[in-house]
Amino acid sequence: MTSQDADGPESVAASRRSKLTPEREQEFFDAVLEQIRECGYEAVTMEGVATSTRCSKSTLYRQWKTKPQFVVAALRSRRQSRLAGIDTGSLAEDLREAARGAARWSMTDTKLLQALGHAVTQDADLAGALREAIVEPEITALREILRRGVERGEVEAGHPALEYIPAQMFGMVRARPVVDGEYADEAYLLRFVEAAVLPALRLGPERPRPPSAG
Amino acid sequence: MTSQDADGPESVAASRRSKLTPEREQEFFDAVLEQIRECGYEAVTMEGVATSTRCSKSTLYRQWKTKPQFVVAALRSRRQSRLAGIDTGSLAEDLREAARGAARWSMTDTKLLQALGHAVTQDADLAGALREAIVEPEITALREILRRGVERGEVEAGHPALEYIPAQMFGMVRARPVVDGEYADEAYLLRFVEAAVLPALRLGPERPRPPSAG
DNA sequence: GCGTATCGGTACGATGTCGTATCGATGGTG
DNA sequence: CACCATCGATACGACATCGTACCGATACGC
Repeated sequence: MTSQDADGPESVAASRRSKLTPEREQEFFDAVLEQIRECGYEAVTMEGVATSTRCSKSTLYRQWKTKPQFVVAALRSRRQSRLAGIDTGSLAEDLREAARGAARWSMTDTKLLQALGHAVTQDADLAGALREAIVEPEITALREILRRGVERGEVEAGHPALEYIPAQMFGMVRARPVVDGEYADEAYLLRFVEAAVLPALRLGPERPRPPSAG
Repeated sequence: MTSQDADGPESVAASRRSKLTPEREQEFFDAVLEQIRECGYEAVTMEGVATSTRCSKSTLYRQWKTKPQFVVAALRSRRQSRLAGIDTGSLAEDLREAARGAARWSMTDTKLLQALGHAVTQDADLAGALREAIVEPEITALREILRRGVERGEVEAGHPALEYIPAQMFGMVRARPVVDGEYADEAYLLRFVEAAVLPALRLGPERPRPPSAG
């Protein structure tokens, strides 16, 4: 666990102001995000992050001026889409795959969103960083999945349900813990796609019924 | 809204300041919930509530031992269903009415849930109170609406989409602010019901064709 | 009118965190 | 080898909140 830095000479080439390797920096980011998930944004302390990463507060404050800026940096380091790269060639299958992907990150991302949920309403930078970290990537990926489905003619462009599907997936992942007391797992989200999303699009296990009059 | 107070000689019509009347108590509860919505649970201070209600910290601490207990009491005072009493005789119309009701409380309840979202994971009493205040009443009311629809034969019992509808309504209300940056209003939720919920149940504007112009 | 209990106001100690300053140690660079 | 920036550790002041204690004032019951 204690990574003795095996820094290759190639990374030293670029002169860094800091002696911290990118890997070490990521350790700080992982630690603060984990503390946020566990304790909430307000309760996170720089001292706690320093302790858990065996560095000192000085180091954190040297690199990032304040706690909010530190957290923002940590969030930005996590920008990635959990649903990227999904492209099975079938809209229904893409949506099922998206459900699997969303389920995989359900607990982690939901905790983070929950823990930052209010702080975000008070700090615009934080809000932006959180959006870029775990909201927009998923929404964008889902929109892309839908766009391709329309492009392939699987669903009529402008189908009224299309507009709501990203928010539906997102909302179900976040709502389930509140409603049922447990995180949205793969089985739950897959059943949801089958039971609600695909039927609304007239897709899915049932043979699509060609509308007689348009 | 604190524009009811007229400093100076106020009319003694119906308000007594001597002992804590239920109305006075409700003022405290309203104040703390509003502060939670605005500032977050952690940032709420007993001092602030005391100031905004023109009482003293002593009074608050006399009635409720600690801040968490005070907040729990405030939440319990708010137990009510925003969707109670909906019974139009038609499942589709009931769901539309539920959408309207959910929209009406969308901002208020979402702010509260957002602000308490994490505190709830650390305090079981708080979690229970919040559930009873704004989660279970709505979920229960929706289930009841669905149950009656099934009872009337509008939807087949055990229809797979039924299970997800309460969480969907709940989730859409909470997800929209995060996804679109604005609260779920009536138009949004009504379109959602038409576009996603009713079609998944094979209900809605398909059977009765409204006169389409164009 | 008097006693009592609660009211509102405020001062207080305890606690915890932020962010800064200071210190010795280390490792890279000319 | 000498220099110097950064590292980790720690002490520190500033600040805010919790929850308590004490105060005078007021309203109700008798």
